[in-house]
Amino acid sequence: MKIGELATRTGCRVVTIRYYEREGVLPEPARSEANYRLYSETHVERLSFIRHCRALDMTLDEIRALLACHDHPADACHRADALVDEHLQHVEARIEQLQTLKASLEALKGRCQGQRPAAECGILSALSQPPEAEHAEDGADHVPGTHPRF
Amino acid sequence: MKIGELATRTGCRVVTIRYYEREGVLPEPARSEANYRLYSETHVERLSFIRHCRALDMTLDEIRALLACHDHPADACHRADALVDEHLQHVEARIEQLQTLKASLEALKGRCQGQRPAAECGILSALSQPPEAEHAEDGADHVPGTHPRF
DNA sequence: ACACACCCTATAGCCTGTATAGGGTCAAGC
DNA sequence: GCTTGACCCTATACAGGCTATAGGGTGTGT
Repeated sequence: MKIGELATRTGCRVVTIRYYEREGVLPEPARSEANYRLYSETHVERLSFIRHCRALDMTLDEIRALLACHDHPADACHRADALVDEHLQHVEARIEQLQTLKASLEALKGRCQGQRPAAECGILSALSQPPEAEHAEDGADHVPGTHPRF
Repeated sequence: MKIGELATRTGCRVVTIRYYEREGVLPEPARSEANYRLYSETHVERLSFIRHCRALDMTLDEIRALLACHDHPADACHRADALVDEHLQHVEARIEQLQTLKASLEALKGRCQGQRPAAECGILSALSQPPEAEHAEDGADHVPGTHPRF
């Protein structure tokens, strides 16, 4: 099957499939005489695996590690279990962070009296105070911001 | 004061300060004879404002808009209020998404029996199933993934 | 013969910084 | 006067996970 069919069957964009190939998570397929990529059912499975992991917000590095387990079916699967567990901890940590942010934003919201000039706005004056280590360096976890970049 | 002092006083890296200047959120300071940046107290305040907003996970675009309110103190502050409100909604949406992810990951975790070979691992087999629109296109909101990029 | 959908490669952009290379400035100590 | 070291400067590339664009080739139907 050509790349377009793989794309519709997996719900993944054509460009994204080519990106996964460049990144080495999806193996290079055979090529037709006209240099078109030709995929097999194995590729459908593998791409489904990748998309499923991405839907769980794993990074490509985490997915690479899970695929390595998958590709050595004789080995024990501790690594897969540990990876999922670590990822779960990152998600939990991020939820907590966001709940703290949410509380701060709600407090901020309450300070605005609406109709007054900006000079008297409680939001703007509160934001001008130096921050007190709300979001300090965590460094350890891999849970990001609130805005998407794709 | 030179850039290093501004950095320690605001808890912001030197390179980040220069980045904010390039991005136009922090005004260009005066320069010494040796071409060093020389900052005033106004810059300390403005950078504190920016860092405070970033600690609340606002984008530089949102911050630019808030700074515009701040710079026109005679105008009414509806815009600032609305911005904080919109941002709050993004944070709430992201929390909900992450809670769904968390549930999926916990379900996945329960499927692993630990000591068995990867071929029989419930995690790996579950991930090989085609995903069922868990994380479908939202597009509308601006709430991102689970992994940080800085 | 032409349109049109599909395929190819290569490159740049998104965002918020961080890292690196290659250099200048300035005060203290020898 | 010379070196050392802390600080400053600019310009450029990289990170993730794609998306978009430019400029071209292929294959099928009318």
